[in-house]
Amino acid sequence: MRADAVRNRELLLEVALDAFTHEKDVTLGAIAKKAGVGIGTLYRHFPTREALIEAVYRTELEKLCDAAPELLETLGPEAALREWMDRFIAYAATKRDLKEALQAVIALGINPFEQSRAKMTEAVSLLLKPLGATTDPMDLLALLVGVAQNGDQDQARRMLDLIMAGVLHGAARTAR
Amino acid sequence: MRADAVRNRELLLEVALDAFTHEKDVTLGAIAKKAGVGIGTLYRHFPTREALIEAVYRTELEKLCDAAPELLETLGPEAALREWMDRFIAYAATKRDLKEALQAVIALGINPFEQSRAKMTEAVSLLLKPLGATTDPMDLLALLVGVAQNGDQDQARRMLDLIMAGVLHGAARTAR
DNA sequence: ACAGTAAACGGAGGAGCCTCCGGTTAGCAA
DNA sequence: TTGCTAACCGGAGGCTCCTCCGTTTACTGT
Repeated sequence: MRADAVRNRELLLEVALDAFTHEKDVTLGAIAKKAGVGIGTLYRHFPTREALIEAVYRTELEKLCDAAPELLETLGPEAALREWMDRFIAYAATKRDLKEALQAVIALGINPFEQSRAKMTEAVSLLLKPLGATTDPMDLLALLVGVAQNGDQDQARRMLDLIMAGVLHGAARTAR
Repeated sequence: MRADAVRNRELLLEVALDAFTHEKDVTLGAIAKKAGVGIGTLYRHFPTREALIEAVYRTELEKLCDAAPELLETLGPEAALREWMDRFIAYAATKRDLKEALQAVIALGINPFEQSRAKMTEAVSLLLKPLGATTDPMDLLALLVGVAQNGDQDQARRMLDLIMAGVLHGAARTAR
């Protein structure tokens, strides 16, 4: 990749993170303008709006995933899963755009997002294993995205209560 | 309301139902054209895309809700809830547009959709009561919308398994 | 140093959602 | 029937997302 292309790519990510965090209803044109590149350049680096958002948040999303093993050690299996889910929802809640992008990452099997999806399923898988849960990681992830998209913080907490119960009870049933 | 307005409204609904059912990626302009009215008229009757979709499906959605008491009688509490959720998902699955509109109906408290939302919470409430479940109907509904939006039929079935377990286990816990 | 080329650049433009506003018409009262 | 008014009608136009393509420029081999 050419040096100027790398420069522009990083500049775009920087500007986009700032814009997505501090403003709302950000247009891609505005981001391109603020980065001093044409709209076409933005679209070559990031083919869709979701792709840009995904790239912007990939780092933080991976941080979340990487925290899973530590949670497991310090909190124990059940609390670790719950804490991880809480963090997932809390993080998604801070960025409206992220919610929609997550749908693309999880639900649709869009190829460029494969990396993020793999990271997340891995983390969930790790958290589910010590519980003996039979839940498919992808299923749980899809549910979490649904929770993040629909309802406020309080509602989300109650929905997570329900999901936790479902995970544990499902596990208990198969353990019989 | 004037007679011609009523005529146009019904014509639009008719055309829209046909279009949403048989085609994909329907534009509102196309619907207006097929109904022989201007795009402005369509938007006066239905302020947003979601509003039109909601109006189109309101009837069938209400049918689903009205079926709840009968399910309860013939299947018993647990199977009735499960069957109702299955039907909800199955119906949502047939219409991609519906999924997005449901989000507006459920998650956002958009006023014109109040009617549909009330009907649905009522139905869910009725189904939850005999189970002694403490789940908030709105929470369950929000989860169902999430399930409908994310994942295919098989995945949805598994997610409903988990949710059922959660509802029943949550109930069991509070019953202790 | 320099020429060739592959890749990046940037903006014009197409499509869709939604708004706005001047023109038109249904319904009502006399 | 006729005149008034409130409500409806319809499409031009703005905004945004995304695509396409002619132009420019950074790297490579000699």
